Amino acid sequence: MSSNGPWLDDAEQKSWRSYLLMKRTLETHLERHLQREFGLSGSDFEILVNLSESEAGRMRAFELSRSTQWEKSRLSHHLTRMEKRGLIRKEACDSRYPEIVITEEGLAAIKECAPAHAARVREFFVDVFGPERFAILGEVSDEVVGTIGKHCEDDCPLEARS
Amino acid sequence: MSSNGPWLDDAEQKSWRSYLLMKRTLETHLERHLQREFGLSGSDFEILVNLSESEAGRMRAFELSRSTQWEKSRLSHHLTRMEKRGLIRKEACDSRYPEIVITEEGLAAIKECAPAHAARVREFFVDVFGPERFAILGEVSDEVVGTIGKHCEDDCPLEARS
DNA sequence: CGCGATGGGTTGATGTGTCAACCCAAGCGG
DNA sequence: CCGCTTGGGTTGACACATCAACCCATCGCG
Repeated sequence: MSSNGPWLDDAEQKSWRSYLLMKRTLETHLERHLQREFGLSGSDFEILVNLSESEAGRMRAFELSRSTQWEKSRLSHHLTRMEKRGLIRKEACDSRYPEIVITEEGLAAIKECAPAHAARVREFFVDVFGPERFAILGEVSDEVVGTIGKHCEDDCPLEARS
Repeated sequence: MSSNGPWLDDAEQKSWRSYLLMKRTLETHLERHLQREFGLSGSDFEILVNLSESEAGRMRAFELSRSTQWEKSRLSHHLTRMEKRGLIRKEACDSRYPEIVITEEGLAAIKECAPAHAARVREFFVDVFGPERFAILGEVSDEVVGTIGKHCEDDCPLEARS
């Protein structure tokens, strides 16, 4: 759009590909670390973090769906698997829908791996950026999300809004 | 807990979570667009871009593996599926290993969707950053990749190097 | 020659994500 | 009371990624 048509120029291409590579490398590294050292996937981690940060370690599925931004079917499948592994429990409460409860085992798992995970995020990402650049990244990230959100509320359904 | 030790402080947490959300939102948006408008997944796109940028639209599988950084089994599975859909062909050449050739159909697909894809990357990402911040992102991305790489060459196998 | 190592590539099992269809209780309009 | 929509949630089929095991031609070397 800016210089010539929709295409990216060479410098932009280069930065874009660097970003893609970084994203993949970081993702892979963090996932692998969690998996190898603690037997948790990134998805497990995300669920457990949300549950452990909640009031009583219990949430309704749709709350989890909102805070993780996952589709409900993905969530349902994953919770089933996690229950099978003993990380969470589905507990019938007074209403007709079950509550998702973190188990002792799940709590132990997240407490054990969270510091190591955070340390890696710091070492390989936060500290490489440095304070100012990292703050800028946060700001721009919000702008990007806003831009995409604005676009989608105009002309596409954006299923994430449930 | 906060700035001492491995944990992230509040500002860092916020930026980190903003980044995670942005990454997921952008990914989802781009993938969905490719899928809905052109019937291609991001993986299809990546393969087709590489093939179409090569000399004669043909590469050996291990070259693709190198340039995409995919594991060979993932690549093999995906090429099988793409061949079934007519986007590529495996062609026996003089040596004993087949070459991966982009088909007319595959070439048409990538030529059709690449401009629209690039336009979205520009609109929702490149232009939101703006030239300076985007250039910085590129640089830091390279640093992050370097940092992770250095760490891994010390004490872990890093299967990506094949 | 024999033979193990290496590297390119495939395969199958399994775990995970996505889509569409469905279930069902509550709310509501007639 | 009936039927309809809505929202929370599940299910099944399928696409995809990952891991480990395997196939096999070549190469190095005894």
